Amino acid sequence: MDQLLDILKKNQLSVTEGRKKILGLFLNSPGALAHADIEKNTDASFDRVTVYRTLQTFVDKGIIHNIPTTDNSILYALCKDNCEAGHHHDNHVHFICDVCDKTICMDHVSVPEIKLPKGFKQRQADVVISGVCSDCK
Amino acid sequence: MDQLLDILKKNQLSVTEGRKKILGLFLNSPGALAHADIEKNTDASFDRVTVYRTLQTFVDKGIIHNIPTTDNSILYALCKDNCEAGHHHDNHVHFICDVCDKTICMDHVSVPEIKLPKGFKQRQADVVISGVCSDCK
DNA sequence: TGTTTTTTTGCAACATTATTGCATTTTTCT
DNA sequence: AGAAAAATGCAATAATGTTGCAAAAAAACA
Repeated sequence: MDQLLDILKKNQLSVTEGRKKILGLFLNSPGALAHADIEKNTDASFDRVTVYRTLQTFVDKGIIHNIPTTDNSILYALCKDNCEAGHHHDNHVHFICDVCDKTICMDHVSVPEIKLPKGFKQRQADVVISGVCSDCK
Repeated sequence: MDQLLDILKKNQLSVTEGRKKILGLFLNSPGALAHADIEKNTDASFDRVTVYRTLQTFVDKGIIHNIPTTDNSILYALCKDNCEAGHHHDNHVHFICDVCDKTICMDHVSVPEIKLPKGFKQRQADVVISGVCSDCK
């Protein structure tokens, strides 16, 4: 309940209806959300622009991060680790189901070490696995 | 030289100016290409629609694949392995440089085995690593 | 609590990116 | 070369993302 306010206040954000509602969606969603999901689940009670700006604010503050996708959609998910403003450091494994098309953030799966050629320096690693999820198998 | 024709013919595609030019770009490019890159490098000699359709055709045939990105751009790269039409099976590691913003397809880096929770079946794995590339370090 | 300051929101307009149908052109096959 | 098939360009349309500015809401302060 107050988790919402906690997160917003910790990040020095004004508490508004829009931010509460959108952050609530993330807290109650197991997977990642696309912009369209958010618009759908807020009953169009907010302007598109507000959604865009809210998401951007959350990313800036390190509350959510975006997930690489192969289509041209942008997916967002909560940062579970202690991301700081402007500096995300989670190495995520995401799973996209070919059947139901859901994206699931696999918190319990760790990203293995990857050996890069000389001269390359890794900051962040995102792994996107496609296949069939446990619900659709 | 005839590599172009080879690829097109092997995939039962008509040989047209557009396809030759676009495929040529991929063959001569070390990294991945965005739609915008292609339009830029073809001197607007083709309609935007043609570029879209050509890229889609190449993806369908398994000549190129698209790469997950965290912004809303779509990147394409040649399939090095023997992808078949409608069935890509390359496990790619891609590197996005924070400095020069280039995307590099790391053919020599293999994707490590990732253990998924029970019930999940992996088809493809994409790894996107961001950091600083060897040119910018 | 009421007032001022700061921040956020909504609207409108605009920009960019992607898609579809159809007539014309190009390519392929014989 | 001629017929059939496929690809292209154009126009219109849709979807998606951005910006400026005035109104509204939230925060700060007395």
